[in-house]
Amino acid sequence: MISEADTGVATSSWPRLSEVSRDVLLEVLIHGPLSRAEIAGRLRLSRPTLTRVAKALVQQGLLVEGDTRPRASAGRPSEMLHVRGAAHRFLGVKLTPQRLFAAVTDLTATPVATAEEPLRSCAPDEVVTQIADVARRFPGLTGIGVTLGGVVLDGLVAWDEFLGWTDVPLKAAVTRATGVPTAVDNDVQALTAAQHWFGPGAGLKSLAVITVGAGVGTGLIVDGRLVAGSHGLPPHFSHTLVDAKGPQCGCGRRGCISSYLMTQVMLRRLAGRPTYEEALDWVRAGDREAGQVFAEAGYALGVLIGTVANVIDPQKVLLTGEGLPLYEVSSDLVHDGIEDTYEDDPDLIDLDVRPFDFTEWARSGAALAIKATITGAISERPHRDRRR
Amino acid sequence: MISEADTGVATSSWPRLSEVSRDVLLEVLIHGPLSRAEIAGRLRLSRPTLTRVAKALVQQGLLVEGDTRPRASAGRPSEMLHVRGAAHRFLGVKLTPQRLFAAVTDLTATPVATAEEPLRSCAPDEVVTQIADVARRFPGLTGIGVTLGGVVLDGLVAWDEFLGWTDVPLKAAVTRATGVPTAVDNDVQALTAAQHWFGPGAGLKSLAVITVGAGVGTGLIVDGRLVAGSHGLPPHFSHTLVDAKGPQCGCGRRGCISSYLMTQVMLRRLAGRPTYEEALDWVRAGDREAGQVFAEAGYALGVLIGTVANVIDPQKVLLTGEGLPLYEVSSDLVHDGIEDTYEDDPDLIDLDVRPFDFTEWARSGAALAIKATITGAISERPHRDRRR
DNA sequence: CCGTATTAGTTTCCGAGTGGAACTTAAGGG
DNA sequence: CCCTTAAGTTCCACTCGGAAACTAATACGG
Repeated sequence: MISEADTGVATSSWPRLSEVSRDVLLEVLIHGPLSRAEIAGRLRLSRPTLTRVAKALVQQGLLVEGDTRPRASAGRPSEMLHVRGAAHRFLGVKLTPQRLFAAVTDLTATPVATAEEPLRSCAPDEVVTQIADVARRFPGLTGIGVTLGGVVLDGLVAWDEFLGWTDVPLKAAVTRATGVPTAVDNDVQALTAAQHWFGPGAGLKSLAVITVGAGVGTGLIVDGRLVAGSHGLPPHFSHTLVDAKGPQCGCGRRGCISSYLMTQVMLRRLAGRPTYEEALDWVRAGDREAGQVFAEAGYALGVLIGTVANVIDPQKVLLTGEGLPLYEVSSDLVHDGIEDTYEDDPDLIDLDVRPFDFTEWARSGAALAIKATITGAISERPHRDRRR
Repeated sequence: MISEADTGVATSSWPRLSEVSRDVLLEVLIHGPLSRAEIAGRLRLSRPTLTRVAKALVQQGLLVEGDTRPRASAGRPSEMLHVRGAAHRFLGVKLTPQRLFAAVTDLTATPVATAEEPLRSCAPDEVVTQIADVARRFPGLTGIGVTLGGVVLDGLVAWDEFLGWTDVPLKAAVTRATGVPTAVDNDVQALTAAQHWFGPGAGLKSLAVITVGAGVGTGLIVDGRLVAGSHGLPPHFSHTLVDAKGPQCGCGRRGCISSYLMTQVMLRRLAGRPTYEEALDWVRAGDREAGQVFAEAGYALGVLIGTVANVIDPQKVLLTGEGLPLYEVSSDLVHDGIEDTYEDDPDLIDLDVRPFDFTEWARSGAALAIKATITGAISERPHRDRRR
């Protein structure tokens, strides 16, 4: 169901940007309105360069000059540059075996419409058709980003356990079916990148994102870049051991982080088979059994946070997902877990807890499209890569 | 004691290199002799650019033209470019509370001399003096790299448990005392970087280095860059749990990876308090008790390897250190540990086992100096950093 | 033995892009 | 009002890197 009509704007295709233009656009996207002088300082560019680049970006419709910000002391006031979000529209799609979630955003990843519908079929061809049907309802798209829970390598879905896919060239198929450049990636990876560009982790050099939902997911930003394994895998922390005598996990092991945190396993341990919401109510009402299960889950989450922090010592640990009521009811035990695991002062961990709605998953698909569009990854143009 | 006399060469200071020059030099350093055309292809530069850059680097004495390599089919043969290692000398120093290990290498990190002596004192000033004394024995040094087991941030030793240091500005002190540009870093970090530039991990995009010695150390290369935490910490994997009923670790916990692998803890568990070599002999002779301890250590090592691989899915896992006889006697259990931990096909892990001598630690100090010299980090010149 | 194909390396030239210096603009303050 | 301050712009010289065209060194086939 479409929650808001498409406001119908901007059909111009994405302009070709120089590398510096991309950097400048990105800086404003991530850090909000900035003056030319500020951008020049941050990017270590000369002011003349910024004059030139900003002029080009304004002409291309990507930036607009906003208010002038009066200075505290003397001097000419800054002219703030804003991203002209309305210039482009992006569609994000999150696929689950049951449902398809969609979000249309502008260039700043601000949603302008969301949609949700049952997945008509899990067959790749029909899914592509369904995505194309959704895309058709939003004309003038600049890019599409599709995410799913599987292993994605260069737009190829190598493997998706949930959808039952193997080697599905989804990127090519959706691009063909819609005529819109499309990017595809693992959902947790896309969410991590989205939080790093458009969320509370914006612009950080290092960031760990932990999502708690039906399962647990982890994503890492190191050196300002998303960590993607050499086989396309997102980082797996969730089968680290907490207690070998713990509950049995889907993976066959016992007592790993995942076994404490997977919703299904948690509910299975409770008599009466409640729903997640019911179980939460029990905990809040002081039910001992449910409290124990949630306490253990909280502790396991703390161990996860501590383990992640041990490994990459990030500037921030971002805790997100639909399952964050867990943190609300068990935050003490989360911190116990961190304390028992992290090898330095737990106060060094900047833990940011941001519960979110499920549509955030779809939004991060749009963010993926935006990122791919800006970096040029979506058009697969070969690029000279400098290393250091 | 100096094992080889300094051959006395090359006193020219390090030339100022353009970014492209650095890239080209690095390419030849890491991948060995290459033709201009090959380098141009790898770095996506035009051949004219390579002509220019190579000419400059030859003039600066950093590259030399070697043999021509006849082509398989038709065409003019390639003229191979080699790094002129003799052009520069670097000193690497590894500090332990008891001893100082030194190695002098050429530009290719090939040792030309090694030295080892007791540390006269742990007092920072005296250590600096001792390093300067060592450096004086090798005139014409281009750079010095000092490594130690502590937390190092920007040349400042924030904390070293073993030496008992807090906030020692070692880089500045050694630079002043010797007059030679100096870099300082954590030993495991330097070793990891050294293996990534001059070892079996040369040039890989992602690499995990695990060192087994008195303790366990881990270093990561992701996206071709060394992972350094936001507080200067190297990655800590070693307190991941293996079995909560395991031996007690120095950190106060029980059954973490480190507790199984620390030499002291292993030996403490054996009756008769043998040395490490004696214990190894017992294992080889079939002693059940010692066999059990080494088997558990091997298993823990496997868990560590699996955990690391889960997290960053590297192209290669490099196993090094003085403690690798452990792998020799317990490789089956190492692989059991991997199998029980790694969530994908264990054959995907490219495990490279390279036992090494303790002087490798000093060599990696020299490699640190080389790296710092080439990247310009050693002179702290501000540098425009491009992000993506 | 000699042209021809093939590939490596060089030279010439040009355009893109960048920053320094100087200038203009828009404020605040005596 | 004029001076100071700092943002933004214009001008210009310089650097760098690639396209095109050229030379060099080999294999191969007649």
